Amino acid sequence: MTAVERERLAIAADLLAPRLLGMLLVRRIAGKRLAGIIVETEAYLGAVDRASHAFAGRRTARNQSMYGRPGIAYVYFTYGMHHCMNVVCGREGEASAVLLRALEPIEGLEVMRRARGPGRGGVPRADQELCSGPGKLCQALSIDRSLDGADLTTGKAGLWIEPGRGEAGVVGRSARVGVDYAGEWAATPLRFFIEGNAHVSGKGGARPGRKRAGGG
DNA sequence: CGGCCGATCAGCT
DNA sequence: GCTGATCGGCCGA
Repeated sequence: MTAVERERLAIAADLLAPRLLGMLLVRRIAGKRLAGIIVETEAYLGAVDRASHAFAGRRTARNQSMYGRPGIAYVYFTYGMHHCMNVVCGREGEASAVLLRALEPIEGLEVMRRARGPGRGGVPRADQELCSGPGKLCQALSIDRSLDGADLTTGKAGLWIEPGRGEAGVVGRSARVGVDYAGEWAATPLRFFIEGNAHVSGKGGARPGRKRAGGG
């Protein structure tokens, strides 16, 4: 990642979130390269944002990396079993971040499949079941708390972001997921995704034969 | 120190 | 669509 790109991470989360769409999240494990196109993100706006872990300036051992330099990762553990990854952005100390919610996997799919484990009946998982959710993509890329605070601009920890290759597609926008408790912030449209992309979360695409809302 | 709950997922109905 | 899994973090006492 170049110095210019690094500088661009110092922008507000609601500007960075759509800009990350189409870019690549890359992981190197044991010499192997795993990568996916970022197709879904959510912006979290720091102290003012009731849905943010940094709401009202909350700062604990768990979320301290949110207050670090733009361009580092904030990885947290939730629901007793899942990890989620954010890109810290804005000015240092602002505690803004962008949650990566889904990827379209393009490199290292076999490694991802192994990390995700077998699907129902031991059947290998479909491509769109690998990274179509914030917990899933962390499992597929073996991202856990050991990568909390990792510098994504140097990639030294084996995790970084690269420019995309070509058009990202039409960007859709909606309220964020799973933040119903956040008052008016719950309805604020801070979720961004690539319209029509099969790897966006919550499509039920991993369940063939299942009815789903008509897409457009 | 106890209790509650979550930026989720998968499996069943 | 609904719910159990599963446990660390956080808050209140």
